[in-house]
Amino acid sequence: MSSVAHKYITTPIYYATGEPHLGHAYTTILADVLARFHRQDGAEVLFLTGTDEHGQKIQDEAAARGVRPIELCDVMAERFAAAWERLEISHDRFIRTTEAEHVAVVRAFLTRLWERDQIYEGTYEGWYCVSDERYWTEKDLGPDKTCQICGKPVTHVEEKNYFFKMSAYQDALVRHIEDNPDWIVPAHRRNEILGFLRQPLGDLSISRPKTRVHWGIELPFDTDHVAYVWVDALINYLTASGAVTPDAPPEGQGFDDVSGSWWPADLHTMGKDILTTHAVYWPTLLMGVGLPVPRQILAHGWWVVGETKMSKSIGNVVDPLALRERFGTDAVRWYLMREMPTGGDASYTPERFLARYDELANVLGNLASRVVSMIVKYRDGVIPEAPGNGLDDDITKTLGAVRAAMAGYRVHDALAAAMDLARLANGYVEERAPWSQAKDPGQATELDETLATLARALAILAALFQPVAPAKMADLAGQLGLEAVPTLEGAEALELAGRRVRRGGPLFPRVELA
RNA sequence: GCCGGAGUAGCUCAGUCGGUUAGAGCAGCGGAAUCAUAAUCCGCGUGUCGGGGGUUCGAGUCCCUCCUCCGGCACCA
Repeated sequence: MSSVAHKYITTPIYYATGEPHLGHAYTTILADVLARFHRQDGAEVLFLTGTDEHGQKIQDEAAARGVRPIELCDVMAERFAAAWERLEISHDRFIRTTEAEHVAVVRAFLTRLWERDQIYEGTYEGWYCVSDERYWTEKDLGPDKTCQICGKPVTHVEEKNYFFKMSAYQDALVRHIEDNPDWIVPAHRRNEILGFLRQPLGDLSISRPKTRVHWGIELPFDTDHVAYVWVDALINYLTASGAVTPDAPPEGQGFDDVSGSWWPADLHTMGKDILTTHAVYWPTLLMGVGLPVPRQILAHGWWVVGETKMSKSIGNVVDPLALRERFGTDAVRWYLMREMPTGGDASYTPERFLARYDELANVLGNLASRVVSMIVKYRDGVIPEAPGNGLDDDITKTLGAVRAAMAGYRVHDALAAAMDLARLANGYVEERAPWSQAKDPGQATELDETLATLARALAILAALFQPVAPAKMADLAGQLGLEAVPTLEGAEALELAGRRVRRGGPLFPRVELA
């Protein structure tokens, strides 16, 4: 018991121009479920999220709104924080890249790279749209070389940039990926990255001239340039880990010894669109300063809403997050986690949402309702003292299946396995027929066993569903006479006999649709 | 174009190293029960396992080919 497992889990930090949307929410809920699961399984967790606040787009957006960049960032960071509160996100730290601590770590990181001769001065070549003040890559442009936004011709420009010698780490990165088959999850994403790395890897531009972008972190070795936002942004994971102490003398800053910090991260979660950044830029940058790379990287897919059909019963809700108002946050979290195979894509339809909600209400919600009700009706609301009789093997198998699925980041499978236990418990109710046992005084012992077994199963279920449905499971725990949702280990060892249950409202009430 | 993935019951999907009659949930039909949110439980599937060819005693599971859909191919935060 002395060595408590530690888990450091991150979401990307979100760019502070747009409003929080389903894409942000999915990543964040996924990371939250993983973080909560590990806490449930006894680990000490650092769960990080935050906002990415530098760069040209924010500079431009602030200018367009007539405010200072930091004012825009303050507003947007608050919006993200508020959104995560509504979605029951349990992050331990919300980082902002404009924080003094982060700025200092980025500068220390860049200084370290510079002193290790990992950076050189070069020329960035690209296509620039004067009207939109932004760069395009070759593939973004049509054959006629026009801007994708305004359609005007772009011009080929060159500007002084600093480059990180990323190409030097190509072989080391490929070797790392080959030696660690589970480093990038899911496997098909890993293959894509390996395929990508079959091409020669170029060096990475890590700066922008202040003449164009002033809203960023100045390079320590050239104050006419700021750090390219990606380099700035990725380092947030290191900042929050506490590994680097910028104020210390160079040899004591933490780059040579991360012990005592949360680094390396156990898991970076992200959408598939920014996998390359996390699986190539970030690890090579870390190699450049001599730090260990993150332990695992999980890229998930997208929600497709294009096939959404009109639904009379539920309304033409295009965004699942809007369903929160009628069905509750936990139900939306459940749907998003249960419906999308982790790492794949899924399409949202109101019909599928309703089917998943019914599963939650009928299988789990109704189980809780009938068990609590029977304890009230047959035993005056006190959970009887009796040895477990049945479901023990099922509980053991379920815990194993859930842990295995979670370890492989198959959250949908883990939730399916947990729901299967609720199905088995419903079957157990029918098999034991406690209403019959209650009519026969000679079966009092059997009835005690039935009710005690079911109460125990509910406690386990509360522990298993807590990561995805934290508020509802807290409610369920309260109905079982518990002060809080037990951990997985705690639920198994829990003494329930003598506790007074309390009938509450339905956990997942039927929603009357207009 | 190059590389990779997928195509299994009406719907969503599972099917480990190839091995006896291909599975689950939902929907549908029939029945039971009444503790419960009319929720629950039991029973019911003649599926060309995308098409074709091949290897094998035996293939959804390996090889070839064709069809369809999808993903990746760097500075997009």
